[in-house]
Amino acid sequence: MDHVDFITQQWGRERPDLDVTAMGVIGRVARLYLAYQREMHKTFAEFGLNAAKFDVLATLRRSGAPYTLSPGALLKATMVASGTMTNRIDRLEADGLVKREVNPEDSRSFLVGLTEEGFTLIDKAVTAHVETQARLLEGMSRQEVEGFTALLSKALTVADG
Amino acid sequence: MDHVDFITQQWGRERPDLDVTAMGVIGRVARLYLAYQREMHKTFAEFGLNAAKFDVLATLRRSGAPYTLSPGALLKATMVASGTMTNRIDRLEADGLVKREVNPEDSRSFLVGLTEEGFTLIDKAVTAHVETQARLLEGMSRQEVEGFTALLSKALTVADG
DNA sequence: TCTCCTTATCTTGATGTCGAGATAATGTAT
DNA sequence: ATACATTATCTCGACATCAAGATAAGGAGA
Repeated sequence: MDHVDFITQQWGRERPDLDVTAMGVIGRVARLYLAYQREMHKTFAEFGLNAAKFDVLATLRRSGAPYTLSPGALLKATMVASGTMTNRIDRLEADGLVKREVNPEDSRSFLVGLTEEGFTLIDKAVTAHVETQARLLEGMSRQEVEGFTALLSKALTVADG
Repeated sequence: MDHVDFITQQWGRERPDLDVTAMGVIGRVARLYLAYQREMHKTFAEFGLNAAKFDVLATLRRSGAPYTLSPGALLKATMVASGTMTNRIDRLEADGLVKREVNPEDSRSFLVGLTEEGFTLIDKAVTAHVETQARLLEGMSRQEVEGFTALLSKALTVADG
């Protein structure tokens, strides 16, 4: 009897006409996501980062050398609004972790690149991050992880196209 | 090859020293959560609500008659900071969906209660909400849903205590 | 009753996000 | 070339959230 069970049970009493099967699944996905977020935020904070900053730095890092992307490319990769990305770049630039560089091919645009400091930081942070993630799945067997991945993929196909 | 695969593959190329197994799982949980949120928000918006307002109204509704809870009880149920709850109650009160009532047993506190309008609205909204949720799981068999729930519960136990 | 600790809620300032509109450069068709 | 639509980014205002401190009432003990 976890918290999601408690909620669906309350609905069962108050609104017996509703089928709350899906609510049980989606509620658990939500709580799991929030639990993961909480723990991962702690790791980010150890490096002076938050999820937004980590997201941008990690996207640049895994894009490979020369570790530069346009704001538009970052927008697509991170799925945030344009004003949000402007703000994120501003803050990372103020931290000295990225810099805006001229884009020789299109002067409407520019390139956001990791500074040396940014590169060093994200490399350390991502190492710690994957360790945190591994810890969050400790206790699930290899088979369970595989089955979980398969079901998550299926659910994503249904919900996300 | 979905977007999560793309990301883990990029890391595999850039940082072959990292084990990104857990990232695949957690990344899918995150994307699934976001996909669910997107769709559910649309339903909320049809009733002039957002997730924050729905959350409070639904908590009051499923608590049963007389559909009142203290801000503190709402805090515990919704896991937000106290200032957040103050703000939510203020906005819902401005919308005429809840009202602050005196708490005869403790005058530090008061009770937040659904207005008639709030009750009517949340009853309609939650009906639509469970339909949306059911649609988000369409295409998963009963067995898959059961297996998914079991794995989500296990993952929650590991990550959330 | 007086003091002090605790509990319950609110206030304030900083941050992050979105969405719509503004600005500026590019591309295209005539 | 010139006009016009498109693309890329930024600006701005509205919100939601949190964390820390403020305010106010309850409760316990001397």
